[in-house]
Amino acid sequence: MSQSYKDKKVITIGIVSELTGLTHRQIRYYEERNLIFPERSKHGNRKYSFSDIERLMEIANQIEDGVQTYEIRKEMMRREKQLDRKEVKKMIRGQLNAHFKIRE
Amino acid sequence: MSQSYKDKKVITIGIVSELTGLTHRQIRYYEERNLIFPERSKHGNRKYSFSDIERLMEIANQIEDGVQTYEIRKEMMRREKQLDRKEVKKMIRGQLNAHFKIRE
DNA sequence: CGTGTAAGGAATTCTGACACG
DNA sequence: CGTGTAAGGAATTCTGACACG
Repeated sequence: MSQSYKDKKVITIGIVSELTGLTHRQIRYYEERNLIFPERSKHGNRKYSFSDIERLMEIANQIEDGVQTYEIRKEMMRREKQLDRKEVKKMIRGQLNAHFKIRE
Repeated sequence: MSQSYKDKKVITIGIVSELTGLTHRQIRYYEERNLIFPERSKHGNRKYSFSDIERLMEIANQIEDGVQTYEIRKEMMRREKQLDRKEVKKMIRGQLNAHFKIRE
């Protein structure tokens, strides 16, 4: 759970651009393609997390390899489903444990 | 070493202000008093880390308690010296270990 | 499809200073 | 001492669009 920092959306697009080497245009486009989801400030300024930055660099690599944004998105969703399944398993396991503990 | 995120200076003063509840004026003043050391972008915009934010909140608490910036700074340096001593001890220990390992 | 760019506007940040106390 | 504020300027970010391919 050191996610507190990694997932907190606090970085402006200018700094993200510096850190990733991508242009503002590219970063916004990947958002338009639903590959990344920044938060917004009151005024509407985008705010990114370190996780977002890592994801952007992965996206950039795939784009360079000729992968289309649609494919990247599909792969992303596939992976998320995998994670979901793991979460479900974890929960079930937790509930079973709780069950047996009570029984003991 | 999960410091990579915590210590990376990537947050603008506006977001720091939101996160800490301090005004820009206060944040800049604490810098003027050498309590905090943001980096700068090319244009000169301040960039803070999550560590800086935590430190700012500690500073704010002390100011509220009537502690003067000078005192806060003094305390800060005292603590740093302590850390330095620990580092020295660690290094000596490490060298001793290396020494005995070689002897073995 | 992915990215560059000029366009115009609105919010951000900066510095140095006066003010109060 | 610590903080508010008005001042003026410079860089940041935003959106929608045209362009190339």
